[in-house]
Amino acid sequence: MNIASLVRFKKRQEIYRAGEPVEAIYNVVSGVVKSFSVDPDGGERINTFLFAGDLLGLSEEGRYANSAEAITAVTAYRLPIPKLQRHLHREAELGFHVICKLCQEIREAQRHAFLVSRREALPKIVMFLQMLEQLQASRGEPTNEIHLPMDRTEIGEYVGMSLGAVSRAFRKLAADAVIELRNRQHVKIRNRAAFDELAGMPGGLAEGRRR
Amino acid sequence: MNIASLVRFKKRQEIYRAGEPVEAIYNVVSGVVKSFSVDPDGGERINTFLFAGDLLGLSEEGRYANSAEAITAVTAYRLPIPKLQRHLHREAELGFHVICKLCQEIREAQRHAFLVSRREALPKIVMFLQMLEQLQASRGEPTNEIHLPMDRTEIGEYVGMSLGAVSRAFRKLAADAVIELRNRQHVKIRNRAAFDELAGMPGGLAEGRRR
DNA sequence: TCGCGAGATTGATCAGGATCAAAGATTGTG
DNA sequence: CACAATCTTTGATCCTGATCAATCTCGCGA
Repeated sequence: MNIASLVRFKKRQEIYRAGEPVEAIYNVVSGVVKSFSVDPDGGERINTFLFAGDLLGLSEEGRYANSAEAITAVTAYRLPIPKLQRHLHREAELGFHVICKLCQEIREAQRHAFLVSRREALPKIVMFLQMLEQLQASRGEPTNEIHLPMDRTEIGEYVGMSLGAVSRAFRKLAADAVIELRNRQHVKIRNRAAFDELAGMPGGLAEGRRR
Repeated sequence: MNIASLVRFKKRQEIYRAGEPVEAIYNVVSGVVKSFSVDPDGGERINTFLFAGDLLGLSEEGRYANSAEAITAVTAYRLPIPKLQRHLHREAELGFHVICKLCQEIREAQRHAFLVSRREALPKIVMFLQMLEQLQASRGEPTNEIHLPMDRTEIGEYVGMSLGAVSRAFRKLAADAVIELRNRQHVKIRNRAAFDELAGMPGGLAEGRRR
């Protein structure tokens, strides 16, 4: 990524908008980005949160499929498409690397689809927290506390619940001493067994079990 | 894809199982495949249906992330990983092609996540039918009738509804003359306007609309 | 053609969120 | 330091699908 330029985005700054022609892709260096779509009625659906090391902006259509906005202050490498293509032709390694990243993204999207398909609030939130925890771990950050850079509304837009339900779920988990809400952005797991248990499938969508 | 071998799978035959080491990837030539995960309780969640032209089996981990099973009789090109790698190094074009396919898959997975996040049954089913219709069109098949190669249970496992709700939704759509159920596998759209309208967001998840 | 069996339909009940509205915290600012 | 703007929490009601179980039906093989 030597020919990429380092760019900065302020908190809440738009990075690109769905439908615009793809001029460059970004490789997040620090901060958090959300990638989302806007429904006809104005509601947002967050497709993914992107952290350090994640790629964003790739599209086969020549136009961005989603919009992207910085949730925190963000620094990223900006890599214009023509340069990317030139490099793809020169170094097969790069192509391989991109393919790996994309496979990860697919897995991530599938996990997200599962998360969102859950009907009950607690499993959803717990699974969401597990996801954040794993990402944190994979970035080598401390794991004793989970950091939530996004607000409750955005969590709702990601997990597919109303703002109210998100709040209630967090409070319930705290009330049951499964987690501790140190403040809006920091959660600690108090009872790991109960926590992991909740991520299982006590109730939920399970009728279909034939064949 | 000249060095790939053509393989056949019978209806309901397993193609690979999650966790197995990745030996080869497949490029579907004909038929339909489902890619799914099995929950601890035995329930299946279908991540995607694969049709002619789709790639399956790519994984960055060296192990299949999902299981795959033929829904109909299937023919596919089987491409062992070592050969794939050799070719990736020789032809940058191939890498580019794979990247495009993966981007499509990501988009598909995101659409799926959205579909699954819908609470109401009718929008879900309508969106599912739209998806099938588009795929059919993109394969150049006739579009006047939508073909459902999978059974109701599998539709439920894909859209995230119970078998019963899937059935009810189809019957309701038929009762309202939005669609016609020619038989279990063939649906015709009777009222396109109402159909597309239903895919919109009349109710559903929308509370979060601030900032 | 008849009967079998997987797949599909349907009904009644129940649980869990969405919604809407109103008040309570927090954070940052002047 | 107090205020303002956000962000969050909480309550009451309604709506929708999950569940479970019983029945129906179409397609297929004998």
